[in-house]
Amino acid sequence: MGYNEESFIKILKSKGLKVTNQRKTVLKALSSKPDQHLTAEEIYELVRVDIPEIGIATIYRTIQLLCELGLIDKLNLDDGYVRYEIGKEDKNEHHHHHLICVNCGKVLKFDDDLLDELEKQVGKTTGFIVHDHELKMYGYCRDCQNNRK
Amino acid sequence: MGYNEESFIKILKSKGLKVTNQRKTVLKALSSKPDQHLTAEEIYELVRVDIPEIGIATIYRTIQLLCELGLIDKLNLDDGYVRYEIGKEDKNEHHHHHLICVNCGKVLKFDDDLLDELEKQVGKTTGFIVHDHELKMYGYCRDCQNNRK
DNA sequence: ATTACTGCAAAGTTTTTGCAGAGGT
DNA sequence: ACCTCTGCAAAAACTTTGCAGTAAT
Repeated sequence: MGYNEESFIKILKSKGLKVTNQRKTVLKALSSKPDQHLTAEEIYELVRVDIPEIGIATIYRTIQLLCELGLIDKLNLDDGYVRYEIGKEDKNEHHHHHLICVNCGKVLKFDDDLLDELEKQVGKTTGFIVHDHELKMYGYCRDCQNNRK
Repeated sequence: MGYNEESFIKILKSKGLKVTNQRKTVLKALSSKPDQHLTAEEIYELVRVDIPEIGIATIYRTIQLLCELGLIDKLNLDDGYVRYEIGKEDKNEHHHHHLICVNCGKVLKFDDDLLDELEKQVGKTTGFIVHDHELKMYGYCRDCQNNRK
């Protein structure tokens, strides 16, 4: 689980890409916060602890690369920031479900397979071949409910 | 269905907001394209047909207002643009489901109530009170499947 | 008459790009 | 040695803000 340097190096080499400290450190940073959803700026701050001279452009370029490799996922919580999270190791679980508190912004992840059936159903109706889906639920978390009382 | 000027005027007046041609025209533009998902720039172009002197700042301010009033919805298709679409007249149908072709970018809407059950289930498990949800499915539309052959 | 709204231009944010030098293969 | 990657700075793209004039109530 989390960060596997071995396999990351293998992936990079197999594509003729170079293994750099910047790339390893960015992926490590995202792996170290598996339950957070980091912005480019937050990743930048994390990586600067190890590589103070890194530029934000490298962060953006690396993020884009990691997305293309399928190692991280882009996430939009509609708060004005584009966020990123480490992907699931098991690529067969292709579901990123998020429960978002509209009051405090807390984000919980949850898994559910109910949607596989829906995917098939929608495919038949519309002619789409569905590969992936993303579900977000908005509401109030337990803490925020308590604080309102 | 779509654009109801009467009720829009009522809503604005009830909040002490002014009824301006700019606001009416922006809402009308979004209503005229109920199945499209327009960016601020696209809305700007549409509205300029009627009001050539309008500024992009007014578009942004009006979009934000219409979102707050719940008349339009923000939508993010992860293509780098924030998009907007006219809301459903019936506020009880709070589901915006989108089927996105990853090849041509076409977006289809679909309705499904399967998720109401899931909302309740998730609420019990996590303690969240869920108000709304958003589901996106990614795949290949029928046209793009044919073109690949 | 009063107060909110608009258009313009400037400024703020976030992200991308060009290029010369550094670093991995 | 080769060619990719990085850091820097500039530019691009998108959105917000301040302000003086305009329009709605």
